[in-house]
Amino acid sequence: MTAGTIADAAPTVEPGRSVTAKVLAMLAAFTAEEPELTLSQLARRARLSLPTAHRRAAELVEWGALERDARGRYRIGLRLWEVASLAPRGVGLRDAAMPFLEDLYEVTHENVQLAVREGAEIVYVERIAGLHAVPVWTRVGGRFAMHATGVGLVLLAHAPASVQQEVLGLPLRRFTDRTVTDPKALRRILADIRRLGYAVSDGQVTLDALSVAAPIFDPDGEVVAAVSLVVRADGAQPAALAPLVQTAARGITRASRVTAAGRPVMRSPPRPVPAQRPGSAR
Amino acid sequence: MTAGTIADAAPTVEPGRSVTAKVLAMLAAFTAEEPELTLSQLARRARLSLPTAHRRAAELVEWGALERDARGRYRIGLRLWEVASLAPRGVGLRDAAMPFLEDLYEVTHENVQLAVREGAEIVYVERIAGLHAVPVWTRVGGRFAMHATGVGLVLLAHAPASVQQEVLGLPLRRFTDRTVTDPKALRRILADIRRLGYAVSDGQVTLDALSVAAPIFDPDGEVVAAVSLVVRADGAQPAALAPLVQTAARGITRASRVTAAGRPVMRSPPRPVPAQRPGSAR
DNA sequence: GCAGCGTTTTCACTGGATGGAAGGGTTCTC
DNA sequence: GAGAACCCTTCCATCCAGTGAAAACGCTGC
Repeated sequence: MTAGTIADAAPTVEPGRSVTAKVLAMLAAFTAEEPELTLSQLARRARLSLPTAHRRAAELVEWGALERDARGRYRIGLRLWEVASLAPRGVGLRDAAMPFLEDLYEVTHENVQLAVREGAEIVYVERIAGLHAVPVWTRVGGRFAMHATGVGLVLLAHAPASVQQEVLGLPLRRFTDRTVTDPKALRRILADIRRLGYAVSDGQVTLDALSVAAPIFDPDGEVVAAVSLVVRADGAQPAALAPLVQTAARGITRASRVTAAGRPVMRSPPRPVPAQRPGSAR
Repeated sequence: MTAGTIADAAPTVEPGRSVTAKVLAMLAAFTAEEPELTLSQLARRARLSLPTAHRRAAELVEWGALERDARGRYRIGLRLWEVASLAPRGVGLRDAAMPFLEDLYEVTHENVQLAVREGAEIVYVERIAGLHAVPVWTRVGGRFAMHATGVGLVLLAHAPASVQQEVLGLPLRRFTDRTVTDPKALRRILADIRRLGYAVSDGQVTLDALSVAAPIFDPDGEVVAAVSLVVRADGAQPAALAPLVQTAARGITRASRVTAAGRPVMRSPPRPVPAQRPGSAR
């Protein structure tokens, strides 16, 4: 198959990729920076030929996984968002946590964040950002490194050994001159976090921000998520904030225990329509 | 599995369905009531043979669109949730609206809801439910009929004529004896909503709840979403609440105008890792 | 009018996707 | 603790859905 040299001039398409993989690659082509793409962009990013991208995109649009705007550009569709809302680690967790996050926000008017671990990074599941609170770089659905933030440190401290090795093995990115990048020092910090039950990240992402985070457990006692409060660094008293955050974390642990065990999260709403999708009609 | 009757006998598989459609059918198999499924359930609901479901599911798990829990059951994965977070009508809208929803909640401590139209139904994009507020049946990512709720009425009032005809053409479900089910009457109500700039649904879904909703516009002046405040029906003064909701709606309109036009929603976060997914490695 | 894009359709070919069957595992029931 | 009832996984020959090149089409700006 390989004509001529290695990886010769854009061999159009690598064969052997399944249709499923191609479709998923198309979805992965969208980013927060460019949430709308033309067909050509989509094809290039997913490494597909134009006709193929065109056909798959048409199917995705028909189902609702993608939408087209007035200019014909593609974007992620609401239907996909609906389905994704069923992700237990996403919205499920979020719903259980929300009242507690609200409380935390209302009491402090600072940034409140909820995150889970995905591989060797964290993903923000929810955040409440006060307009007057210290600015943070997070976005719901966004990823971040584990070694610098409060939630990241909590999740790293309770991650499987293999994940810890992976993170500590690679060079740790320095965001500010307070970022801990020495694996030895970081291991000590992680031990402290396990011992104390909360983490503090002081100026490790931006110098003006300090975050205090605490772990959320699942019914088996595994750490599945973390909450944090991000405040202005000067004058902040981590030890005073910790109980607040820990209490919220305990509350969320308790709440998600219920939702996870007892099936019905709420009375099932009256189905307005037999939920028959146009596509599934006979 | 009712053996014997019609429909059973599982005619194995209807051919001609594309791989993409099958994969999407698998995603659509998950519901809020059953967010975790065994492979067999998945195969049945998506009308696929077991081996096929098994193979597709394996690919979806590898990519992160699905996850498997300890018992081997499948559920929607966080990676899909991440991608879906890029849906402009989902999280994009939500992020722009959140501060205003927060304000609305903090002032009233009642239920705050944000919804968009999808076909002939509404989809809730965000909701803030006070623990002490009147109970409501909504769920983020959940659907509902348009003709009874505040947000539904606003979105229906500003929907294309074809959608209005579709909704008004079918029998309108009665949730309570205050639900308006007469097309004529509903048309008059929709006209009032367009004239006044807000909608009131008084006891039309549950007798104890009243909601006041207002429209959110896109830069072209189209109504793309609606906000509502749901309060206890007895003693509520819709006319007094309307300005509050309308102000929030105006604020969201203004905020989403900015995010839609000016590309950068926020300073792009420092990319912790080149965002290289395991699957895309060389 | 022309050039430069991006989109859509057509067509013959081919290899990934397919389901039946069979093997192996786990969790209930009696 | 034997049996039943599911559920999951792998194998293999068949075949049709998916494929890219090429060309037609549509739009926008100059």
